[in-house]
Amino acid sequence: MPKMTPDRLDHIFSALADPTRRAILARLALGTTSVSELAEPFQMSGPAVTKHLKVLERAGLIIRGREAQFRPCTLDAAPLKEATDWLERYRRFWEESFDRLEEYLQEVQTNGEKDVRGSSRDK
Amino acid sequence: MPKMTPDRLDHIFSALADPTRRAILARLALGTTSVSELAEPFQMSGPAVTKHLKVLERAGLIIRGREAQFRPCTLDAAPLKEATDWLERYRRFWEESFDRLEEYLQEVQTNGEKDVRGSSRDK
DNA sequence: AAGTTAAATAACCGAATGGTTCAATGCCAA
DNA sequence: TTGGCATTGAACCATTCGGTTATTTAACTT
Repeated sequence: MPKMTPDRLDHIFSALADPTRRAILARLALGTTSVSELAEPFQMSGPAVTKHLKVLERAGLIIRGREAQFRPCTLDAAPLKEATDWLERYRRFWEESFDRLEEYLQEVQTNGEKDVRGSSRDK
Repeated sequence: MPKMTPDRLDHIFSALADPTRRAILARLALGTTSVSELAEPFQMSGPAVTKHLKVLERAGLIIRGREAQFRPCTLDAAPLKEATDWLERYRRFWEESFDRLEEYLQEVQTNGEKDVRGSSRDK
């Protein structure tokens, strides 16, 4: 019931789980820029963008600077390498997945449905 | 202003953002198994595991079957390919990151008076 | 000194998460 | 048929998330 120490991957993956944040990263791939320029494509208040930036910062995906009244954001893609490194361990599964899954689904479809939720009546 | 249609990547990345679910995937990499065997390593109630499985299912990462009173889970790693495909677009950034980031941090720490507005375009 | 602009904070809100317990369902076995 | 096991469902709870508006801080501009 206490919370476990959040893994770095938790922060990285959950930062990537939001389309706004992925779009921000895409913009930052074009170069360092200010918060208001980052906010511009979204119809969203400034503070909302600030919060997204905090999430990205917590994940280590951006580095913030200070220049006059601006707080420029710079992409730091290093954590994305951690994410891919984790995903790499599963590569063989999606490469083999045709065989394995087809085999499994074949077996299941002979006597079952793909339905899972909903009230399951006896058959 | 309400919620935008959730991207597939949203579901995939947020499924991966939890250590319990990553552990479940790791176990499933060893082969199809039942819910209670999946639950065994965790100090967590059954329904909690069921909820995690629903999240994984929503992300398309597992396929559920029926076998007597068991509901076996099988890994489907295909969505992980989508995730890596997305991440691949940033590979060059973490490969170059030494140069770019060092350069940036150097620049910021020595003299913080470079213009950041419209860094990649003329204003 | 006053005003403008960039951004962050604070306080708030509704919805989603991650967990719980207790009850129901489906399936097998004695 | 009765009982037990595997699993899900329902209701509940605390926390987090993603957004809002209003206020505040900081730096430039006039």
